[in-house]
Amino acid sequence: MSHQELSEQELIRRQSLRELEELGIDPYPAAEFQVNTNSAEIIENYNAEAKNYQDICLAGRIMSRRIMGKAAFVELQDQQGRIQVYVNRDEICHGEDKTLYNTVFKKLLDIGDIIGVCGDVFITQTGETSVKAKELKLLSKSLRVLPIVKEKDGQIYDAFTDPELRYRRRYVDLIVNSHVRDIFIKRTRLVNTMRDFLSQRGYLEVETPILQPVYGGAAARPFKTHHNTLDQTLYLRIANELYLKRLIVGGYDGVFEFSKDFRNEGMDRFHNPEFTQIELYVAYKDYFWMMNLVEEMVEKIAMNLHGTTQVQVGEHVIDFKRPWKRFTMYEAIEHFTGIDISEMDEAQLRETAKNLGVTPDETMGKGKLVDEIFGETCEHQLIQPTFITDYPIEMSPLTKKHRSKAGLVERFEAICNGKEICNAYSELNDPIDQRARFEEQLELAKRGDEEAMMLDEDFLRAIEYGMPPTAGIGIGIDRLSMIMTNAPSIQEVLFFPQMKPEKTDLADGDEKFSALGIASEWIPIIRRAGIARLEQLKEAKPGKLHNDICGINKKTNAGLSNPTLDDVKSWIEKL
RNA sequence: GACUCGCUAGCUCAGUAGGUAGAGCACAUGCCUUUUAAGCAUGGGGUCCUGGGUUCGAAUCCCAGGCGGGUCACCA
Repeated sequence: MSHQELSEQELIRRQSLRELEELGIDPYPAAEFQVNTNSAEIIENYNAEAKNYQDICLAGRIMSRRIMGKAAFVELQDQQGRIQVYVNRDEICHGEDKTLYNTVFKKLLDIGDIIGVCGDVFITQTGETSVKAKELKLLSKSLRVLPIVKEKDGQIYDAFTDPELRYRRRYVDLIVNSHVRDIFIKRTRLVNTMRDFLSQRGYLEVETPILQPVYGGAAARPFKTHHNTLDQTLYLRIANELYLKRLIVGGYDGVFEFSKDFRNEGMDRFHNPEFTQIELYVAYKDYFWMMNLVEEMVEKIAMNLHGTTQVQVGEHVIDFKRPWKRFTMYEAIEHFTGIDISEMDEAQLRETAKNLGVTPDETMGKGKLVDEIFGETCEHQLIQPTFITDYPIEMSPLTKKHRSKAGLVERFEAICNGKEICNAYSELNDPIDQRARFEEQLELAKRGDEEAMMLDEDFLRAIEYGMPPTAGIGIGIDRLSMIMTNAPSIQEVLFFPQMKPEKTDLADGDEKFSALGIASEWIPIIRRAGIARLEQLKEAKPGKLHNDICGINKKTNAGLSNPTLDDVKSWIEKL
């Protein structure tokens, strides 16, 4: 990057960097800086009478500075929080030489720099627990200016809120917005709670392929890639269901995987092209058993994250306390519309759908119609966690037929805050039925359904060897994280949500301009005229460019002697 | 993909019938004290997203584009 593109403040920081080096201070020292406490620990445990926390060391980033002559206050931020550091000239400079305070600390350090501090904890006159610095060491010089977010009495000033900047520069978001750091800590705690919960029950955490020759386990469009050596098309997995079931065939009684899945579909505040699910399969169980498990597990997550089963989500308080409400899909529809559709034929369903505001198209079969009616009339009204059970068979090609109700399968979803948070079923283990269901999917694909499932011959072979009756579930980690952290969008619970690439506008180096016979002192001026790359120069009108750069020379008092118009033309002609 | 809103200093944001571009914080210089979104004084800092058009003149009006946000459609 050319220095011409740096802001004034960035130039000043680079200058400070040079001055530090001239003073013999390494702005990026290699040696370990030994820390023996942190901000939160001090604030929680310091006791003025006990005089504890003397001669402590901690490290962190400077978040604000208040300099008053020979004394100064610095807010230091470490992973745990912030603590004030009192820096007094004569406390950190023991001899006559006050350079460390007057020059290094006051002039050459900035907000954003990472420092290590050793000293004693005390309480200031205004009652704030602080560290009196006896030693101060620069650990990393920051060359970019952080957004300055200030806070007083819970009121936040100049908050760093622009979503584009926050997502593209998540590191800045994390530095400046402690509540954002907290969201991701909660997310990890959520995952760890699940992992512990399932591991303690003896289920095995496993890993299965992300690159799959045949994708399956869900209705979705995949990402496609290619393996050179095999000269073979591979897909990024859209689900890991079929591999985990193979492991159940292989004899494990319970397997689960936290899996990054990829779906080549739209993006919005509930969808990212890559997302995380946990899938769990347990042999000899059915979907009723699985409902009890998920209830218990999610209740425990709420307790671990919030200390209560009640969680504020938007304007609602959601209570995850067991037991959750249970409805069959037909019951839910009847509950919210007063209409019993359980005995209707396709024509009646179509008519009912129209009356309820669904616009059915001709391709929709009975199952799809029921699903649409449910989505339109029920789903968004289900705020408290609710199980919806017994789905139409058409929508569920991997699910066992209902033990007693024709046309339905043994499947449930848990709906919470109007959105599905998990999807589970008694797994289909009848290989003959499974083959027939795949063949129905192939028919759908022929009719143009891009989300229809592929026929996975090896998976069929596996269950032909015999798979025990099995209960399976998938839980969207991102969606559940949104609920558990009261996040309004999936981007808020992903460190690096997918975004269009940032415009880079890569500038060409000085040497490329020099090669055209342009004197080095004119290169920055040409850049300033908006020409960063040779291709831009190529398209520039010589008259205008000549005019522009002479103007800039004059305006900035650069004092250069102007090139002639012919000079400018000759640069452009060489391209 | 459709509709809609936004893009101005490092950050948060004002602004103008179209006429030299503003504030606060941050930055620089100075004063000063165990201070509290510190204070006072002075100063520097901007291709007002990009490109085209209208105009004597565009950051402002018009058109196109880029990138984001929101809503809707598909989907977890």
